[in-house]
Amino acid sequence: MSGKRSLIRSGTTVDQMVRAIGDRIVTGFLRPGEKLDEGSLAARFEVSRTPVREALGQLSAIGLVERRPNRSAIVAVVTQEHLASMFESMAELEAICARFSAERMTGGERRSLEIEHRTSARLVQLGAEEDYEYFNTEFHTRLYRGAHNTHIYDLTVMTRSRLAPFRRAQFMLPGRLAKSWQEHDVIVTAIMRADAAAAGKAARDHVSIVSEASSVFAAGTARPGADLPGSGTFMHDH
Amino acid sequence: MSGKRSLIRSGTTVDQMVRAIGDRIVTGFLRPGEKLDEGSLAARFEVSRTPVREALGQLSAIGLVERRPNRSAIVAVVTQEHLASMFESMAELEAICARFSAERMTGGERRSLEIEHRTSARLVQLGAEEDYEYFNTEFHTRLYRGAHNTHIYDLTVMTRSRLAPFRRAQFMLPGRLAKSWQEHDVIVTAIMRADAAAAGKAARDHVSIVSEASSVFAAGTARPGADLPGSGTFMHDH
DNA sequence: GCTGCGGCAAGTGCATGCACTTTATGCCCT
DNA sequence: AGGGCATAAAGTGCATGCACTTGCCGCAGC
Repeated sequence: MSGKRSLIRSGTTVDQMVRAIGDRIVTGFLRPGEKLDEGSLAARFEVSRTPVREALGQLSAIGLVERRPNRSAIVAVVTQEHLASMFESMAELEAICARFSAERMTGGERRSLEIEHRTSARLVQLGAEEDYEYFNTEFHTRLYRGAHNTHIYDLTVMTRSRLAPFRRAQFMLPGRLAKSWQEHDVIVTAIMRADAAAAGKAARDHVSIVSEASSVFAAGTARPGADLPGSGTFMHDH
Repeated sequence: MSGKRSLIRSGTTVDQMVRAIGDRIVTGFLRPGEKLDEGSLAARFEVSRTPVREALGQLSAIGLVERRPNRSAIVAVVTQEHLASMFESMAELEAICARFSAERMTGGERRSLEIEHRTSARLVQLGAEEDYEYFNTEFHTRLYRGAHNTHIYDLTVMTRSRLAPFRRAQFMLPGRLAKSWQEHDVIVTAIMRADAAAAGKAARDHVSIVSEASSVFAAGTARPGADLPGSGTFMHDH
């Protein structure tokens, strides 16, 4: 193939492949069960099969794709049961983060959490789903960071990314936006009071509700949303 | 060291490499910071560099090794802070498992948990550290399974394997064996009563104590235990 | 028409080769 | 003797090649 190195920023080719494919999975552009042919992907991204192979291996190590010997890799297909277990785990993880955040956030962290939260109130009034989604992600990330525990952070972000495809449409449901904000409000209030137990419970309830909202459209074998632009920042950095 | 090909069962060459190298890391045979030279490993296991490379990539994806472009991979070095965060996470994860177990274990699961637990009392009297260690692992695994949540199970097992090198010597401390058993006893009792809150608290406390016991010998930059035979079953199956 | 089977195309698994980057070595100069 | 600087050695990153496995398609047999 031609000698020139393609494209823009950052890292080794393998890393780029991991991000590229991982993003397409978590954004739902690649759908569960879809075959990931090494040759096609290699051609698609204009690299050889080797980095694609390594990327698929890494994605399989973190559970985003499934691989069986001598068979094409496929996007991980999550059963209804496994999906439920991930949502439940997410609720517990968020509860932990909220509890720790209530206990450990610095003054600055508390302040900016509250400010961001209040700012996002506007978006609810405007019904700006797209923008609210962004603030929502930001909000939760603040909770994860506020726990001041890097390992919990990693577990939580990882679990969130695996759930991402199944949450995409959650704000479509009418009134969900305002409800989400109010649930956030309970969490924020508890954190400002440094009431760990209340914060934990509020966070757990919040996720549980999201979970129910999502599972509505995740039928039989879970199938996530549509084809959004692949902008997701699928892996953490911290 | 030296020695032939691991040769034991199953899977592609890459899988074997992942297990071989992963085991050596979690058992502390390979020590944090140690260089993992692709060529040497390939020679050591009598394969080409390609599967070794893929294995290192996967191990880096799950955090057991660190990799920087154009530099040798090294066994992940955990800072004291990160180690603490993992122990804390472990405590929380075990608490969740214990809570869920108290609520969800089947009659059979409860029975065998209790029986195993009682059986292990003998080992305490005998001071059989090796054997108790085995039962201890078994005991905790039962808790993880009893939660009936595959994702939590995965997170917990994964976290445990990352902590494994740092727990190895915990039962060396005098009296630790009996104390461990009694802590287990509190957990079991709570589970038998289906008292979720009590079970969670007991499990959390149990891990916290182990954590303190371990951090004793994990000085400055954390350095794990010695060179035990590589018998660890580092990755789950479920 | 359906099932079983042989052969071919497609695709994976691993080894090897080579360019490029980093690290180690030696030499000169001060 | 000690600090650069060129050069060699070692090691990574990716592409390519080839053996082997799996899946597909058509055809014979029932």
